[in-house]
Amino acid sequence: MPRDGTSTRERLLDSAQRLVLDQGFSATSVDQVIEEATSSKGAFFHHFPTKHDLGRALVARYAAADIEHLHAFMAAAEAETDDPAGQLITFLRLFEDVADDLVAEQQSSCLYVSFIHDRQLVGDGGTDVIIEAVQVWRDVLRAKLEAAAHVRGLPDDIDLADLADHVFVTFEGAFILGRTMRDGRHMRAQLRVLRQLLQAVLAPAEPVDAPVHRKVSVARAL
Amino acid sequence: MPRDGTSTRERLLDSAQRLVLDQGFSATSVDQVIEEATSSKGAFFHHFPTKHDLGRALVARYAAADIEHLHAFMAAAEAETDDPAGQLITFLRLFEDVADDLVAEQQSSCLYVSFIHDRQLVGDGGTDVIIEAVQVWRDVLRAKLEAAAHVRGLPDDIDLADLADHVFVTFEGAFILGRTMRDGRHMRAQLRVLRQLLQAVLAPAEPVDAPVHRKVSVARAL
DNA sequence: TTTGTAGCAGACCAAACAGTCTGATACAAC
DNA sequence: GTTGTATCAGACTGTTTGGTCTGCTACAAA
Repeated sequence: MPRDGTSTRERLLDSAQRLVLDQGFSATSVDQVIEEATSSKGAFFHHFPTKHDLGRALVARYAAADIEHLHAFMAAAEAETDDPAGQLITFLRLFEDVADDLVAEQQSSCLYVSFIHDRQLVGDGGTDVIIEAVQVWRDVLRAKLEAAAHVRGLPDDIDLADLADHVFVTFEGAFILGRTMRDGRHMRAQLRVLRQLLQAVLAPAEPVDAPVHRKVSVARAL
Repeated sequence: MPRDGTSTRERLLDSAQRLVLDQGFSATSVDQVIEEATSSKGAFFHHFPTKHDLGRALVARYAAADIEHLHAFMAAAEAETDDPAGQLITFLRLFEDVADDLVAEQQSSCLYVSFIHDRQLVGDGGTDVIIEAVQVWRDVLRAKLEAAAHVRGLPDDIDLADLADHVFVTFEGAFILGRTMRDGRHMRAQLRVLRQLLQAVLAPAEPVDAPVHRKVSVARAL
């Protein structure tokens, strides 16, 4: 076995990810990637037969990290309490805590979006990994929501799968809002809003017979 | 004045919009646009000095229509009832009603996203129109939320600007989800979830002292 | 009828692009 | 040491790209 090339490969992937998040996939040339990684044409096309393959490797790595992140945070939340509703809230709060870093790391972008909007990858199975990732998010959150609904009750016309999807939707939308307004704080703010809304349906306070501001701090403690 | 060229210009814009929504801006070549519009190089560069200018014209037209849509629906909602909370719910319901058409029309994509993720336009003032549009959405909805909160009360730790932004966030996130899963029904579903969550904070039902499914149909009627 | 100009057609061009090819080099097995 | 191969370097290539240029045509004002 000759010298190990995995470090070069990783460097190329890192540079590519930075550039793609910033510019988009089509707008990023392999020459750019090579320069950013201080590599060469030979190295690039040794590790990735085509630019297309680079894209697939990128999403694969990204999705794997994403799912791992999801499971790690859910496990951490489950370690905190036995109440599924409380776990959900904690789960979201954990993401709030890392929101700023997450956004800074990724230039307020999500690779999923970059690839979903680029014909160079979509349509030929290049986005299947993303579909699977979204489905994992939905399944994990839906199971938790069902458990929470069973314990606490929930408005019965709310579709739990859709509510689960709304978490993913909030993430993606917040990325876009933050990038548009060039303000990384939106991710944290939107996750907070989502948590507060969820708290409202999961642990509603006393009936509002007077237009007085209610506090959700009770619900928050749950 | 020679023959009128506005129809050619519109045809070019229409074709470009279709292609950009589908493929992305960088991935769309001017030759493709020309072919789709059955036009010519001469015509194209007569109306748009550069590809860059086409992009700016696209977002400008798109954002104008978007804002008009917003105001029209809000006006319709205001014609229904005097209650600001009710107006908000009606507003969202109106969008639910056209969600399927909206998605079909735009291939489950939003031009904003296409341009926010493409270096060919971002950073040189090309995205300012989008920023303004988002701000209009925020202002309109925030004003309505404040009025609603004044009448009905709202958890006082919920930031109303962020909650207003969450509507935009839901739209964008739902576009991405729908496009990812290639299922146009997600837009409608996510708007529904958003409405139900808003109803929960705006008009909470009786306290949940038993894990019984509550109905929000009362709140829905408001 | 002349003339000016917006509108358009398409050949053409330089640059950028993804991808190829020929070699060189490091290292592992024998 | 020889040999084999994964790893890489960089010159090169055919194609596509955004953009230019020349010229034609329709129409309106004079």
